[in-house]
Amino acid sequence: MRPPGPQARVRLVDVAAHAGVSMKTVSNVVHDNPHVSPAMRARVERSIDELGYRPNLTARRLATGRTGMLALALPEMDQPYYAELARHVAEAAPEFGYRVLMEQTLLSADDEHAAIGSSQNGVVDGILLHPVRLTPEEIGALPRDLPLVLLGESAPPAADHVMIDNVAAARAVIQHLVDAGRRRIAFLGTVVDQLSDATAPRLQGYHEGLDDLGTPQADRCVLVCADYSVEASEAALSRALADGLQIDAVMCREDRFAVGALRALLRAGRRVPEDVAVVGWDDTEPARWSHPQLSSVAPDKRALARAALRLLHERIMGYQGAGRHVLVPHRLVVRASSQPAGDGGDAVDRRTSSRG
Amino acid sequence: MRPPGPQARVRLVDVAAHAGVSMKTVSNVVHDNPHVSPAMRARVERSIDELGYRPNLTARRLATGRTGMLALALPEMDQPYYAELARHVAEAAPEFGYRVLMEQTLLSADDEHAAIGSSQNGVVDGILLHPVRLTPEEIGALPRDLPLVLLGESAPPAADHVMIDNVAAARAVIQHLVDAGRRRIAFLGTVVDQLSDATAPRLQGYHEGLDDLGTPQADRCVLVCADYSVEASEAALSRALADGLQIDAVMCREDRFAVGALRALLRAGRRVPEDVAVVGWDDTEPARWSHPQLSSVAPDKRALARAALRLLHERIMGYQGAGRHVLVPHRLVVRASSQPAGDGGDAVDRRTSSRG
DNA sequence: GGGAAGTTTTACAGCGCTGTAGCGTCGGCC
DNA sequence: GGCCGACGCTACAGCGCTGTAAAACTTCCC
Repeated sequence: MRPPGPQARVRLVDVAAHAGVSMKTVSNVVHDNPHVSPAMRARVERSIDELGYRPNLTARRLATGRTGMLALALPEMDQPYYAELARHVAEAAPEFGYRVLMEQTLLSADDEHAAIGSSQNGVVDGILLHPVRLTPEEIGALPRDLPLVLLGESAPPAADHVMIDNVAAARAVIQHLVDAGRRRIAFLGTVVDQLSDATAPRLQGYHEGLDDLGTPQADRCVLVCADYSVEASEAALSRALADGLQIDAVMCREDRFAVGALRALLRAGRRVPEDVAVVGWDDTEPARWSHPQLSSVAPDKRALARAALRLLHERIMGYQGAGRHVLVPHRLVVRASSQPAGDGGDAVDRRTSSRG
Repeated sequence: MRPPGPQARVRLVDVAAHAGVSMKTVSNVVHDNPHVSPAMRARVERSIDELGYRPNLTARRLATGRTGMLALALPEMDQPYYAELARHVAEAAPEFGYRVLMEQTLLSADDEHAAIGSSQNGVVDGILLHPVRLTPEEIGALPRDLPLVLLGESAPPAADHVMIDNVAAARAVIQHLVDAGRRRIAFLGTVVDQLSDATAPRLQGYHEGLDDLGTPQADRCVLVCADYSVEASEAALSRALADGLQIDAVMCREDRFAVGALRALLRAGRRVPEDVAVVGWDDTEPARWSHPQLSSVAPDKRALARAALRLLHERIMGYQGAGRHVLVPHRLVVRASSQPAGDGGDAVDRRTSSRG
């Protein structure tokens, strides 16, 4: 099977002939360029309408060298956090004049590598990548021939990069839990074996927050999940509880882990939040579906998307300077899962934003 | 700010000069075309490597008229069902030789309209659209100058179209609930005011299923949600329960409504599944996070994505025939939320697939 | 040794658009 | 009145690749 030949479309030259002007004048009208008299503009516009002309974007691209497209490379587009991020990027991109090409890296270093490498050549003007496997060193070492902006925690100093202040956010979680009377707070995360993992700064904030409060090491507890699933999280906490772990709060590396924690606690007969408070991370919509509704660290995803687009746009427009590292605001959304006992009611926003 | 000029890249002609052959021969080597002697192939490949040549996709597109890209137009990419669908499309598209451009229609008829209209001109080879606002009539009346395949329930006969057999699936839900001893089954859906809404066939299946069983109209109950949110669903069922509605099962138009139903039932003091069974629709991952875990109608999303891609690919390759309407398999995944009392344990798959 | 038949390679004209250079024309100003 | 600059528009050469037609080269056979 071969594709059929391109059906005869109306071209710029056809409009020009119909209006009795040069191609360039038509082009100027299409682009609202100056130096076109109103009369001429009207005449050309009429021809455009009559002929139903629509510019061929590919040809324009070849001529200008710009594609007006961006690649958005995310690990898994069906994970709520990434899906929400994608939505914000898709919504904001048109404002910067771009369309979004989706790329899925599926938690694979090779795919992340490929997303940066210009297999893209001539397809997109720039790349938005959220790496989870490549380390900052690896990213820094890669030849980059397209503007690149990184999302998440893994970024070499030389690259543009947008994230929230994870350490501050984690400390705010600790503060909130302690304010609510919690004393034995566990951290539920992943093995911190890769610099690219967001667990590290969050765990750091956990420790710093507890340090400030003078909490002894004995009252701390870091639990490790085998992977990023609800099941792994449930298993990790269940095992710890069965082993006699005594806690009155769990702070989780992400919402999915918090969901797993809720399950483990339910199964172990602990009440949430009366016996144990639970706080998640990312404030994804499905986490609000849980019962009790989940408290969570909420990155300003809209701001994240816009900041990343702005940085990328500037690069595409020729900015050649040093890597910029932008912190976008976040807040801690307190819901039922970490409410002090007897303090029911709706969500309370404790804003703890930061800027960089 | 203006973009910098294109940095000097290696072009086909450069490789040709370096290898001392014609451009076309280089092109043939790049494309693995026949009629190139092994010696010549080796020589050209060496030049390609030495120069680091990478073809310019835009130029190729202009020359061939094909872009190798598809638009995937979905209402909201952060809704779990659409996010999961997007993931499957993104994963399968490369096998058909396409990349995926994301388009978000945000529940707006205008945006759906725009997705079909070729503002796209020259950007994509075809369009995958899941309409929720445009009616089949409206879609049928639209001028289509690009191959189009529709997902979901809203499709005119003339267009290619992929979905599951909603009526059969709904009947299977009824059968399952009745088998589990349920007698008063409510349907939780939306106002059926638009043909484009998926509620209609599901509601039809609900009635047909109950008709077969001779269930009197008095034992049926159709609840209407104001919009697609968990809150609207919770409110609708809560109100009905407060008004004295007596039911032992709820079948929901989608998982979000089922989550809302779980909340309403919990709030009203009804146990799930002991007092009331709940079944959702779409089998999205977050629904498996609920407690109790949600039974749900699971469309084979992978098959859905592949079937749609296949139809679209055939259109792009020149198929001109009548609209094809493909039914992909689905199954009912039974989990705790609709388990017969005392019948705990893991999920059981009741397969009820259909083909068309 | 001369063609026929087939294979390999080349030359070049597009694909549809934009950027640049340049040509008239007009008005303003010394 | 003549010159200059600004304006409005045109002509045309690319952008980098592919498809076609034809040339060049082999091979094979009589």
